[in-house]
Amino acid sequence: MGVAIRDILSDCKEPVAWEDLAGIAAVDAHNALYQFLSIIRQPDGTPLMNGAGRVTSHLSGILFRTVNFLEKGIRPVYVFDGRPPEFKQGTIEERRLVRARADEAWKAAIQEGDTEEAYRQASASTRIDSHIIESSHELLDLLGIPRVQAPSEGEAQAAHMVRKGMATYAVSQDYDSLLFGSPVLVRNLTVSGRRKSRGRTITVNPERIVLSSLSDRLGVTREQLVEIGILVGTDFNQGVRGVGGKTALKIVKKGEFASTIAEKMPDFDPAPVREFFLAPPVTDDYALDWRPPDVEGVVAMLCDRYDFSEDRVRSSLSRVSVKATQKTLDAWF
DNA sequence: CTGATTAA
DNA sequence: TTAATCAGG
Repeated sequence: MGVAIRDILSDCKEPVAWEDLAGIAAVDAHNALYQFLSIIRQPDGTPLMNGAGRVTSHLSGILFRTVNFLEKGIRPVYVFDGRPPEFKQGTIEERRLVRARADEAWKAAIQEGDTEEAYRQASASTRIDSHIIESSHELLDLLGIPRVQAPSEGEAQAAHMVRKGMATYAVSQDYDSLLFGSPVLVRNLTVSGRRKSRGRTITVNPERIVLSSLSDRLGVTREQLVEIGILVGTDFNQGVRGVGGKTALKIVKKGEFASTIAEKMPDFDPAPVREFFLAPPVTDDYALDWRPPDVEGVVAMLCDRYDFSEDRVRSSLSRVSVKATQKTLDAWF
């Protein structure tokens, strides 16, 4: 998933306090939904579902995450993917295959009574279908949270919005938005800070990556960062075999990007991928306004159709409504 | 993941 | 106050 440059970014991440995150967060919707769907499951991997068998994990995630964001003065805008570029097709098909295999392995693990393996495989089988997208749209609209339809990659659109000053930072677990030029990326924007890792719960804190300090720290331009990405591999191209972040950084700083590609991957033309990162399709045709949640609408959707507990839904929404009537941060309603 | 409950 | 556990749909 995403560009594998984590190992050269360790010094470029700064822990960030919630107070410093008040602002407009351009959320990579696909990434957020994927996280919700892969993690919000029962121990054997079964996702939350309504009586009719419709998956509801993502709706639970959106609801509670949104309320928390608003309480902390963070105004989220969800940025949805549009049509992927042709050269992503390989990655898309590969992922489809991986998901299908995970789906089989999930069933097998349940047969064998291996719960942990079942959970792992179920997570890996996560797919975002039209029901997931449409129900997410519907819930966000009822919550009064704006969403933007990207012409192509959501991460590219989010980066564009931050560059234009329309959003304060991009939110994703992937680093692609940096290659797309987002001045600021925030990761681990989870409220609880808790995460299961091999059975143990560990705390994960929000971290911020500022593109300009990253450039300073590593001594590379954004263009060179894109070259590094292409060398290690992105969603849009296979990387050079045996080249990870550290090696790619050296190659690019020596100005040997083109020669390395020519030597190691003679059949690959990196120009379209480079161009896609540097000037991706984006749009300015969107409106950002935050409205108070339509409480009855949310209840009608989540409780009547998706079998959520009315008590839980109303009490979480009340936290937003109360906030909205206060005159502190909430001039924006 | 998140909120609620329980244990420490 | 905080850390672990459970259920949610």
